Amino acid sequence: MLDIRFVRSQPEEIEQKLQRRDPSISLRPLLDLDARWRELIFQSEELKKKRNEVSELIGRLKKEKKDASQHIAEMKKVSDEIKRLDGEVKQLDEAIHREMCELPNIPDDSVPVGQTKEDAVLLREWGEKRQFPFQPRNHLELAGLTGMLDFARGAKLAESQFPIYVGMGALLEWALLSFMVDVHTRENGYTLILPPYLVNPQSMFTSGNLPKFEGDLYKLRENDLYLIPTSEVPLTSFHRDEILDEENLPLKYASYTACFRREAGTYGAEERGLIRVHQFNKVEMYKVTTPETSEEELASLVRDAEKLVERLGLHYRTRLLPTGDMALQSAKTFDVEVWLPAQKAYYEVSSCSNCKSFQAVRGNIRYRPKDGGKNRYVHTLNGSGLATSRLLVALLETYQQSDGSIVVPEELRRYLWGIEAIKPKS
RNA sequence: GGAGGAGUGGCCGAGAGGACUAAGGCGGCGGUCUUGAAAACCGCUUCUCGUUCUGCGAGACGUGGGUUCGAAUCCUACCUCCUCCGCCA
Repeated sequence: MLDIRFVRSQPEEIEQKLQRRDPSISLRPLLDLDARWRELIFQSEELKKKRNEVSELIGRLKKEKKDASQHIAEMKKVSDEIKRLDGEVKQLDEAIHREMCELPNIPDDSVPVGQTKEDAVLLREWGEKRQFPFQPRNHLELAGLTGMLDFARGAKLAESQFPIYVGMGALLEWALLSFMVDVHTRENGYTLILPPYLVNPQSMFTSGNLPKFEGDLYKLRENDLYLIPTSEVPLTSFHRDEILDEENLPLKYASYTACFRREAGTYGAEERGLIRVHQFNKVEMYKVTTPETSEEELASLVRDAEKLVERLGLHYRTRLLPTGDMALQSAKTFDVEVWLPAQKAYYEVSSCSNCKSFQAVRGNIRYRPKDGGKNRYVHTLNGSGLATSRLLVALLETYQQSDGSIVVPEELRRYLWGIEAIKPKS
């Protein structure tokens, strides 16, 4: 959420920047509500001042056993008027809050203006598309040969798009997760967090998922709890309503969780299998920084994601997303996209965003500056590191051999008892 | 699920209708002393909002309602935590 005082201070400039994301955005209704709100709050506070003064007088009179009934009658009227004004103020509060919830983050000036994925700007490319001397299979065929994934039973147990990892498939997934957690914690200095998978509405609000995207979330029937679509959600609320010390920033967290997405809407046949599912695994990176350092911390976050893909020997490219393609809470987002040989397309395995103070305002997350100035909002950053389910597709398709076996990348072998290749079932 | 107890500033903690100021401590900041530091001593230090901004005002004591001229304090609903019992990996 934006800071209303900031919006008030330079409305034209902010409106213009928001329109880079969505030309239909107008701040007019919000500004009108805010002007009315300030007018009423001023009136109410003037009356409260009067009430405080006279109430004190009444206390003194009573102590001296003098008559105060006229003052009490007068103050009763004042109190009623205050009640009326405050009721109206509360309604305006709620209306302003609703307007504010609809507004996305202000895009960073370095973000290209555009509404579709086509407007993304290529930042980096690594490795090459693998060429096959045979007809390559897609990951579904490969999973069938090796018995790694069971989609039919997943649909039986839950519903379609809930894959089950079996045998070597489960072990390979597990190896990927272990590898990534190791790198983040031992080499990159992230603190590992294993958070709840269920969170309350306040947590969903803080990250930006509520109120606008409730339809994307799984919600429990009996408790006021939601299943997390990403561990960005619990990590964002980890320091909610806290005041941090600048000396401790930046904070760097990594977490592993399953992620749950209703993904309402239909996708084409090319997104069958593991590419878009209701439950998938993800290791997440998360940073809490000062405003001065968030830009460079984003750059290193992207590198942390990219290096994982490199060590797995997978071809990828990294793109800077355009204004219209970013999540509500993000001011700047880089996507790391891995090459899927069978789909002949790049697919996102990591999305790294600088949310600046958008989530910090919602969650009231601040820090005490070293120099003793006023408390300020932190900046929050998140990035997948990485989404394994989709990464597994890239691994299978890239490392397949003509007989359907899968070569295990060097980095993963120590997590798989030294196995060099996964063979098809005989 | 049952029965009790408790939620107060960055942290601990007092306050139980009116002293216009939420005591006191810890921590933090500044100073005195010191070669330097520690200790000791002396100050300063909750947050949010509005504003015509060196100032003024309003609000906040888990959250929302209510009673009252006036609520941290009384009533009410809810939330969270702790202790014990029950169930359970």
